[in-house]
Formats: sequence, C-alpha cells, structure tokens
Amino acid sequence: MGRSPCCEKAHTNKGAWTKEEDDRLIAYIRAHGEGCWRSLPKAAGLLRCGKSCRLRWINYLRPDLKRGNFTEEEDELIIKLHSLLGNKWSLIAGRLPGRTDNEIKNYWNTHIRRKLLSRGIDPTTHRPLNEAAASSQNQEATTISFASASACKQEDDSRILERCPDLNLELTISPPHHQNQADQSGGRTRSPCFGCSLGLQNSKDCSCDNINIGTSSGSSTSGYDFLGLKSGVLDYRSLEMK
DNA sequence: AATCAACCCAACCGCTCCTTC
DNA sequence: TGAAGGAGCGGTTGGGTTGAT
Repeated sequence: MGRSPCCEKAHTNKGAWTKEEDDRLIAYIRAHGEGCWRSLPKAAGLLRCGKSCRLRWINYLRPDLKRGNFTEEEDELIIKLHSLLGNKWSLIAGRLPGRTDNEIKNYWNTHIRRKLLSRGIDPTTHRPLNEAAASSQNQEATTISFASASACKQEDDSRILERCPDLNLELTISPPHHQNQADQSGGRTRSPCFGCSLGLQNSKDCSCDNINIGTSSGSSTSGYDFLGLKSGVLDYRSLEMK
C-alpha cells in the first residue's frame, strides 16, 4: 500500500545524466521556467523522474551556481550557521549564494566535520569534545537548533547569542515572499545584499544601497530578517518547529 | 605499473510538509 | 475535515577519482 510512486519507474532512466539530457532540461526550463516538476520530464522529452530533474537543475544546472572550492569565510559561516540551525542544509544554503544544500551537506560531511574534530569540537553539538561526551551521558539535548527550539526558544536564543554575539538573531516570521514576485510584476527585486542579510549592515560586507531591512531599531513593522524570510531567500515554512 | 584505500560528489530514496479539492 | 498529489528536505549510496603503497 502506501503512496503511489512519483513517476513510472519502469520507463525512467537512472544514474548519471548525459550531456543531451542536460541540454534538454536546460532548454526546457529556459523556455518555460521551473513549472510542475512532475509533468516536466514528459514535456521536455526526458525519460527521467520529476524529482530527478529538479535535483539535477537545482544542484548542477542552475546558472547562478557558484562552482569551485569553498572559501575560508564560507567555511566559518557554515560552521556558525550549523551551530544555530543544525542539519537544516537548505536553510544554510539560503545564506550562501550560489551554493546548494546538497553541496554544503557533502562539504560538511567530507571537510568541516573533520576540521571541527581536529579542533577538538564536536561537529554535532559544537562544543568541546570532552564536554560533549560528558553531556551526552546526561541525556540532555544540547544541540542548538530549531529542532529543539519550540520547547525552550528563549533559553536557546540567549545561548545562541552567547556563542555568536556577532549574529543578530532577532527572528521574525512573516508571510512567504517569493523572489520572482518582483520579476513577475516587472519590478526590480530589492533583496538585501549578502552582508546585510547576515546582519552586517553598514559594515564593509554590505554592498547594497542600504535598503532598510530592519535592524532592531530600524523599520517599524518588520523585524530583522536574519534568515531571509522577507527577502525571499527562504520561505518561512522552513522554520517550522518539529 | 598495479592494487588498494580513501575521498568526493552526483544522484537516489523515503519521508514530511504544504496545497488543493 | 480529511485524502491525495506535488514539492522539498535530509540521509544515504554508489561510482569515479586521487593518492599511497
């Protein structure tokens, strides 16, 4: 029983994508945009599952992807965000323009985990290894993430700030706002620059024209948009507590 | 040069969440 | 209100590549 499969497995290709398949997918999305993934393969003449097409596009073919090695700054940012968000790779990816959740997840598992371990830091709890070992015997969850936030949000917030005082975590929940909204209406998307979205307004990292995206004392109705909730980088749904 | 192990990363799988009816 | 469909997410796997012996 259970759900019907997302596609007819018997007539779909699996495994590595060929150049021809890539070209077909790119051509189709250029012509029609990212529409319904389920129906896309048939429409594009691809013998692939819709999920497979989506993954291929998002992780590999999207034109805005940044290829190449991670910088030291990206490393540190990933570590910092992981300490706050846990394994919420899509949320973390939302803060790293041009990087995908899959890419960051792979990079975490292959590089950063080891890097943290070599520093004597538990990559799961972001605490010193000996301390992490001790607390794990304590049965008390110590990971600071949204997964544990619902029960003790206030406590977590203060702990997060304690560890990352440079990150402004005045989170606000607002209705989803899609980046292409402005595009669709012909307007220019006014999302904050990367620096601003990390709470670095007026710093050297801020490259935007100082759009007021709400520091805590900034815009009256909008709080600070740390996770890009208003800028459309992320959808507020992603922040739901488990 | 051959073999083996470790590493890397693209892709798959199964699940959850959201939307629609 | 609940069921079904679709999209997205995170964990895992498998094949290719690289480095060591």
